Amino acid sequence: MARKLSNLEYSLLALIAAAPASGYALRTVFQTTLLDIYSDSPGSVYPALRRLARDGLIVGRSEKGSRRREIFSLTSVGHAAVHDWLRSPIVARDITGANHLTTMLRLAFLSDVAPDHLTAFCREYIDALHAHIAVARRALDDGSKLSESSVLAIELGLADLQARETRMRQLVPALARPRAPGR
Amino acid sequence: MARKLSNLEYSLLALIAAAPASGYALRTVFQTTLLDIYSDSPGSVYPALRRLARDGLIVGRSEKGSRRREIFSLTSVGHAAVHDWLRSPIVARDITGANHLTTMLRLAFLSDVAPDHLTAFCREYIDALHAHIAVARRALDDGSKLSESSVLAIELGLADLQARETRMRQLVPALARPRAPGR
DNA sequence: GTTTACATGTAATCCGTTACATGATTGA
DNA sequence: TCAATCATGTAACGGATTACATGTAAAC
Repeated sequence: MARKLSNLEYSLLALIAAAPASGYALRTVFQTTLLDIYSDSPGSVYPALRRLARDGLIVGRSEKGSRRREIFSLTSVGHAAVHDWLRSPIVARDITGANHLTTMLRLAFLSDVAPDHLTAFCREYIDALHAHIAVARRALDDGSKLSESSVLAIELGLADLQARETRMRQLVPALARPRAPGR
Repeated sequence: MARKLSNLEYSLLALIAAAPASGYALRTVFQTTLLDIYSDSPGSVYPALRRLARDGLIVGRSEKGSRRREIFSLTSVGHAAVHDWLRSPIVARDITGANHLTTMLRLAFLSDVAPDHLTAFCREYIDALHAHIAVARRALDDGSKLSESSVLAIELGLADLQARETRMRQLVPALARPRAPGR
């Protein structure tokens, strides 16, 4: 039974699934791309890689090249873990906060690993969006006690959620349908 | 010199600034409101409150009522910390990921504690949005190697950022100006 | 030949989560 | 009286950050 992996570990697995890489190369991804949520420091990446190797999800092969370097690739167990992760159902909490970026990472790698699941993913995502939109609307509706700026904060969140749904429907033909009239 | 506080601690400070409260009451806020990012478990809230009390930011008074209960309120040092936090400049990383919700919390409490700073906050926020929008656009532009779903992920992020700017300009009259034509 | 980039590692610390634990009070 | 809610606490664990540490290869 596999232990639950951290977001960082799943991110590493997904990146390695796309292409085997060294710890250093993975760190530079966290430095230079939109995945800059995680620290690029060695203290986060290398221990995470060691854990994944310890649990048999990846294997490192020391490269006999100009430089000492260890290239990690997925084992079959690791492949299964990535696959399960990418196809796991989207729940409400995957939409906001720290989990949102992880969900976007899942989406980013979906067409590489499980392209057939894209439509299902998007449907679940939109359902989760609707759940959050309902919560935010409710917060606004009985919000006589809300300050001006907290209304603004909730409105920004709503605009964000609605924009994501609209754009997703635009870009995924299978989902296109007229939107309900805005608030 | 004050140590750097965690997002949870700042959240607690801001909530206490709005109204003195017990640990239990603060936990229910994390259970029942949009602030459900944090665990409602006692193991997170009570130690955080103890740290804040230890550092002189809050004081707890044991209430002699029907139930044993400790009500926390801000000290002058705590007030200053909240004030500084709410007015601290918004940097790029405050826009995305785990920090975004903290930034929205700052916004939510802004009109209670430092209403004069609202316009400046929104201006800085929009600047940070623009920085991120530029990064996302760049990622799309030299994105010949991007998969279909990763393009979708970046597009969703873009839609999100743009929607927040639009809504903020709508709701904050001082910021209203015509938007640049969309992509 | 000296700086910059590549490449990995570890130790200390902090903090959030989970789980366990206790007890009082209110309501049925 | 028995369950649910109120109210706080602690102990164990894992993991992310920071800082420190080391060494090689390429570039200038």
